[in-house]
Amino acid sequence: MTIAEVSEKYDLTQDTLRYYERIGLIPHVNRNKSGIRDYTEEDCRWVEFIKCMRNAGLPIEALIEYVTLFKQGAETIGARKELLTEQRKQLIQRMVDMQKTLERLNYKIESYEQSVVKKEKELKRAEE
Amino acid sequence: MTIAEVSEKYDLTQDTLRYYERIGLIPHVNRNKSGIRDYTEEDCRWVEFIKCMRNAGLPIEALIEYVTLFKQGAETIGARKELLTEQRKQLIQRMVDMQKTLERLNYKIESYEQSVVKKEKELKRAEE
DNA sequence: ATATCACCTGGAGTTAACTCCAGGTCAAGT
DNA sequence: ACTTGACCTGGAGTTAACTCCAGGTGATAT
Repeated sequence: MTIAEVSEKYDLTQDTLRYYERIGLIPHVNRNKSGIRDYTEEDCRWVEFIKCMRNAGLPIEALIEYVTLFKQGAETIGARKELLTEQRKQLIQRMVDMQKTLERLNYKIESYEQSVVKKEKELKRAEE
Repeated sequence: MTIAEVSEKYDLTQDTLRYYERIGLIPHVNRNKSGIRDYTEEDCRWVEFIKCMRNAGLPIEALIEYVTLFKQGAETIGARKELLTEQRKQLIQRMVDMQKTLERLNYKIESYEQSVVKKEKELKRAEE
């Protein structure tokens, strides 16, 4: 797959894809004889995985470490599990915070609805 | 309340509190005769509200607009409601993304657990 | 009286995560 | 042969959201 296709498919710019590779956030992608990237199926799975994790707010640094561990092979399975477990913990914490904020927003929006209705009634009364 | 107390209470640095005020993220806080900030109850409620919204990832820009609208009075109630509704929509979207990622992490961690167990068994076998 | 300390202001510096750019290569169309 | 267009690299620039700093003021402890 060309970089243009991967860019399209996962909605990441070519610059971002190159950047992710540069910093080791996805493993090195092979080039063809003229030096152009040719993404394999596995490369694509990495891109998709990283995109998903980034969307949820996992920091790049943690993901780079994960990829680095992955490249080191089966010895690092324990470390990888720990890393993901820690990130999951933080993710859950963020979700809890967001849930609280969501409830608060719901309440505030409802209150505003009341105000708007009240204001409309006032206007109606004024018209009569 | 002094800035030190507010800083302590809401776990925001004094620099952050001053910064928030500077950019209009919280309304202007009154100073005493010697020029030092003296936070009222209402100031504190703003700080707490902003902290909660920021924790959930609402962008500062949107919150500044909200505060600006608030300062303009009751005319802007409709606009404020719209703003919060839009932010709520985006918040929900982020939560959905995070939920997907969480499930994926759960699955991945479970798989790693299998691997670790398998590895331990291998080691045990090797010992025998 | 003076030293200390918390606070003030305006402005510069930092960090994470991209995003853009200049200058160069290569294959394909004309 | 020449132009065009997609892609390459290494490095510089940008944005959001702080964070730090220098130089200054006023209240308090010695």
